[in-house]
Amino acid sequence: MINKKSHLPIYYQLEEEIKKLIEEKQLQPGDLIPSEREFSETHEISRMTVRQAINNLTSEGILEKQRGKGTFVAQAKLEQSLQGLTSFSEEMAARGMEPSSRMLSFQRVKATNHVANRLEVEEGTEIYEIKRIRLADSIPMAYETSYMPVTLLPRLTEEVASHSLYGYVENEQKQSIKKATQSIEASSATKEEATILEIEEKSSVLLFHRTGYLENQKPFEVVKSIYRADRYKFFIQLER
Amino acid sequence: MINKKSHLPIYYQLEEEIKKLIEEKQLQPGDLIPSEREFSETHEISRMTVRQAINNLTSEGILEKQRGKGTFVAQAKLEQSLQGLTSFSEEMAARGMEPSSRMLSFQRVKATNHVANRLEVEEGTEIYEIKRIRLADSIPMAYETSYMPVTLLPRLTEEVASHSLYGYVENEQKQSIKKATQSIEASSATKEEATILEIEEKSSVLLFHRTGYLENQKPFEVVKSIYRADRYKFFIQLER
DNA sequence: AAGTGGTCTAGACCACTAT
DNA sequence: TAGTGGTCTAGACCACTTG
Repeated sequence: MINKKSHLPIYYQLEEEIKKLIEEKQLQPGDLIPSEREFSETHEISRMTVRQAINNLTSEGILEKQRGKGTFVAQAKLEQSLQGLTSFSEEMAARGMEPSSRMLSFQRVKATNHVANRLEVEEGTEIYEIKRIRLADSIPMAYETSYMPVTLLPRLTEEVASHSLYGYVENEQKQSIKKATQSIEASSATKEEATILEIEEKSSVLLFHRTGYLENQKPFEVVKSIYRADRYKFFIQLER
Repeated sequence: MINKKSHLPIYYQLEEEIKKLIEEKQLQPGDLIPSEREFSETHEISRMTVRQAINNLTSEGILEKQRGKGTFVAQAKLEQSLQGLTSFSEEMAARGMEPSSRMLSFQRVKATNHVANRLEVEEGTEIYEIKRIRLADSIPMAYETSYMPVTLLPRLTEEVASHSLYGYVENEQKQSIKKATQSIEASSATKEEATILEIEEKSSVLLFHRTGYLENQKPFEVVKSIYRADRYKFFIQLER
């Protein structure tokens, strides 16, 4: 299994091996994994190297150690995957619902002062404006308006936008989407929003404002989302 | 500096020493710290032990390593501290407001099924129930109800609770507060909540449910907070 | 070429858990 | 008592950065 001549560190190869065993269900959550000394002997590597692999997986929350007892496969936590920056589709799928989208409008407009500031472009710059309804199990969940600079994605079409927008951006820009800042507030639905979301006017809604950034720290999208409060809660893990 | 006979691990003593140097400004953000081999020689400890100390501080974001160059004191990031699990007082102070608190009630009650589940205790177990108004610049911002097991803090008094509750918990339990899960939803104020928060009934509010955990993964508090939507927005940094 | 962090070894003793 | 993870040592070679 371990290739000592590989340019990949041994501890890394062992990490991958253990993760594979878990993915293939040969190791299940709660299972006791082989001891450090056992790995050391069977793989003919030093115990300190085994420890480095196991410590890394522990800090990733994949394994859990118990003094005197052994090392166990941690319980898979749904919430853990929801921790970070996920798309609507990913999030709803993780909650066991079928995500879909309905495009309301797709057009090029001139950036208002507000959006221009957030996208770090000049006011009046041409940007895409995309309005969508997000559905889960065919029920309206959120009303989303996105803005993106045309210069970043000159060949974006409505067709592409209705499919995997994030994947398209990452391909076009050869950069991955790594960070976003988001504000969350409570509000009540306007008449337009209520109609679209099929709720009563003035119903409670969660209002999100997100700015997404590429690896080079340049903003690529500004999104405003309105979620139905009766069907949606936001979960977050906090640490310090 | 290092006491090899101490029951405290050497790497831990070294961590404390380095942190102290930073606190005392003998090491400033951006400064190059002594190399691993230098620490190893001056403290007469193994380089692997030095590495353990430095790696821990690196994963805490206190130090930053650069291959071939050395290890540096990281820039202090305000956002970093706000990213995670902060107390109301810390958060408001960071926003430039003066935090304060008004105790509404402090009593021992029996855990309902709902709270017992979250605190992982038996239904009917005795718990503290603490109701407070949280103010910023003397304006009501949030209405907070906390529950904590009595067994965890047998000597908790109203006096203590009105001061630094988190600090008290950390002292009593000899464990730090590391994690919390939180849900965020939109709601509208009940009559009671509206009165307390000095807003109109049915006004939009942000509703938080938080469960806080100690290092040993045991829950120590369950909190329900109602924030005025007109004065409070929640900010979060997302990464993937 | 010298210095740095990254990886790795082959031992050792300790504290803790289980039987 | 045997087995586990926690800590520690005194070396070694590597890849990388800088003078």
